[in-house]
Amino acid sequence: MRVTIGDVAVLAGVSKTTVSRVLNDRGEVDGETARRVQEVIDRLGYVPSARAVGLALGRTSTVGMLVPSLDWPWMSEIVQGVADTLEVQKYGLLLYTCTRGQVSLDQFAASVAAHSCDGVLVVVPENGLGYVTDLYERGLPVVMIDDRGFGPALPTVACTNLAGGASAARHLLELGRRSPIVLTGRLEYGCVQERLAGFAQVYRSAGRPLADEQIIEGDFTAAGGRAAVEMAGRSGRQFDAVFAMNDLSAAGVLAGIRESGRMVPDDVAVIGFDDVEVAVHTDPRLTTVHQPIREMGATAASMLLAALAGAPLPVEPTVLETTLVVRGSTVP
Amino acid sequence: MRVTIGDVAVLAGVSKTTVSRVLNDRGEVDGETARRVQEVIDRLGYVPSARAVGLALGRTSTVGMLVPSLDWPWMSEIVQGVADTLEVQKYGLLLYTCTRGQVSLDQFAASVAAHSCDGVLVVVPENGLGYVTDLYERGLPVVMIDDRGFGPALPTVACTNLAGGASAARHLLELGRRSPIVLTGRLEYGCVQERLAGFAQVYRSAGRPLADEQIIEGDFTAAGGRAAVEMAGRSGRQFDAVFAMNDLSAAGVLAGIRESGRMVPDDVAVIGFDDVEVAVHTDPRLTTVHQPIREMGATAASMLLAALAGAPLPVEPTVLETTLVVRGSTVP
DNA sequence: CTGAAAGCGCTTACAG
DNA sequence: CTGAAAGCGCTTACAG
Repeated sequence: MRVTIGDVAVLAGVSKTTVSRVLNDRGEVDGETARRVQEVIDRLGYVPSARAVGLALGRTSTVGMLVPSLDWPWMSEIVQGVADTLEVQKYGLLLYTCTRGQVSLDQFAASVAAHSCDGVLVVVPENGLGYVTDLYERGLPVVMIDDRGFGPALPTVACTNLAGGASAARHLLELGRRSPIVLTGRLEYGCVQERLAGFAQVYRSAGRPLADEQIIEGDFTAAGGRAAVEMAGRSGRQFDAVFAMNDLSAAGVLAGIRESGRMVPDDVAVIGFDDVEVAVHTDPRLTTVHQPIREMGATAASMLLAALAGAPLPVEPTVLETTLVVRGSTVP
Repeated sequence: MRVTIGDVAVLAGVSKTTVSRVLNDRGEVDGETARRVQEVIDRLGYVPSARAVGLALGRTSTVGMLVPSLDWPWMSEIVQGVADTLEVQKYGLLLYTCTRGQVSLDQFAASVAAHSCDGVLVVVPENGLGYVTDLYERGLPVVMIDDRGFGPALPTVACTNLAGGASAARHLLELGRRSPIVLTGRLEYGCVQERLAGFAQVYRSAGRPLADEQIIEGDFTAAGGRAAVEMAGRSGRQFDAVFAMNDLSAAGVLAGIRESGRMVPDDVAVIGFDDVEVAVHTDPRLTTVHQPIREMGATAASMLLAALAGAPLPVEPTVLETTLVVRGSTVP
């Protein structure tokens, strides 16, 4: 049988109130009494039931998190950043994934409605924005990670996507690459729009505005990257560089170029985005725009925890810096 | 203010008992009454508090999970498999990571002691075995994933590591590779010992028993893989194949061989283990022993859920099949 | 400094 | 078919 506060009270010869006091060291307890109680607690290995404490206090000391899927290394790293921060603050992490689309979302919603957590961290899944915004407007503390361009209605942690795109462009221009192809992710995403805007602007300023045919909408997968290169090849368009908006698709681009018999970086320079581990396993290794992914997760968690502690959530997005990391796919 | 079962009861003009009955559709409620209550529930958007239900019922409908770190793609995939299964069964996933070693473990232990979950799924971290075994022996439902060779004291889900190692050896022998090097993970791990045993046995049977110098203890990292190749090169040992016990270190091996100026697979054939995504992004793509990683997670979750439903946990490990996947790193 | 009692929001015998 | 009451395991005014 589970040992309860009542058992401790009886063995220590005090009331449950007193036990509770030493548990939460409220002071105001006689030193000797406290010692006796503590001794019983230790002897019994008593630990208060989280459920009961939660019910009495009206909180769970747990944070809910929703991510589309852990299959993307970017996501895992975000989650790891969150987990590290929550652990330090002694909060639990209730993780929900969205591999079954709406069904998954409903599951998450049910959990939130049942007050299984005090606040929520979200990497918004397809069609999930309305629901999440709704939660926030009803007063639940919410922090969104990497706004997907769905607007600033929620407290958000993001990175400098625009500057990142621009840095990729500048690097290519410095290398004398005049005819790049840009392989995006889905154009609805805010991060994609920003990266594209930053990249395009630099080329425009350099007197080489991007033509529509230089922009290919991708899907962030390696297969998509390979397919894009093939397509570009068949179209007969000349290109001396590819800016792929994540590392996975950049890896696909590398493979596609290799298959076409051209050389990286001599014939074609390739830049990715994210700087996840795959970037150092390709051949050549990938020049890429580094995102401080783990810090983004950690920052979001800190913001949420601060909100749970009473601080107001910032209205302005918190934006972390991206940095260009140069490797063999652009410079031999 | 949060709406409670009491609010529903009042508005519907019935007792909380009755509301509870329709909530858990216990039948035995008058049709008309039930309809009226349900109508109020819907109108108020009432959802029972998970905490309160948990307290009353003595369970949390939550599963705790401990993994060393999400930085390893293998781990993320396990977690995804777990998450998918729990979601279907409407269980929550309380995820704990172990990036701070003992401190993290203590945190997890505290959570378990506070009965924050009904059972536990574990990929045992460094020095975590004793604690986990203890939990199991005290009666907490525990399922271990990928026993690290620490013994069969716990219900476990694993894969055919021995057969996997053997299949790698057979493949290399068929290719005529007589002098392989084996790059292991840490030798304490059960999976490493098994893969090694399977591999060594096949070479022994073929009349080419492995010498000690053909076995290099690695650490499952890419850097370790590259370093091992360098070391082997300096030692002057001739080798025509490398069996690396995970894909990450195999990727490092590939890089190391390339740097040494030799060709894969012509000069050296390389085989990995796991079949995580990096295996298709290397050049050449990696021949590897595929583990059904996600299924391992899903299976472990199912076992635990069955245990929570009253079924006894199997004493014998549940072992899933590995399969050799042949790609360019062994066959051009 | 200490304790009896009410309350957190549910469920479940028990009685009718 | 329905409800009053006790109980799950805590915390916290309130009173002493």
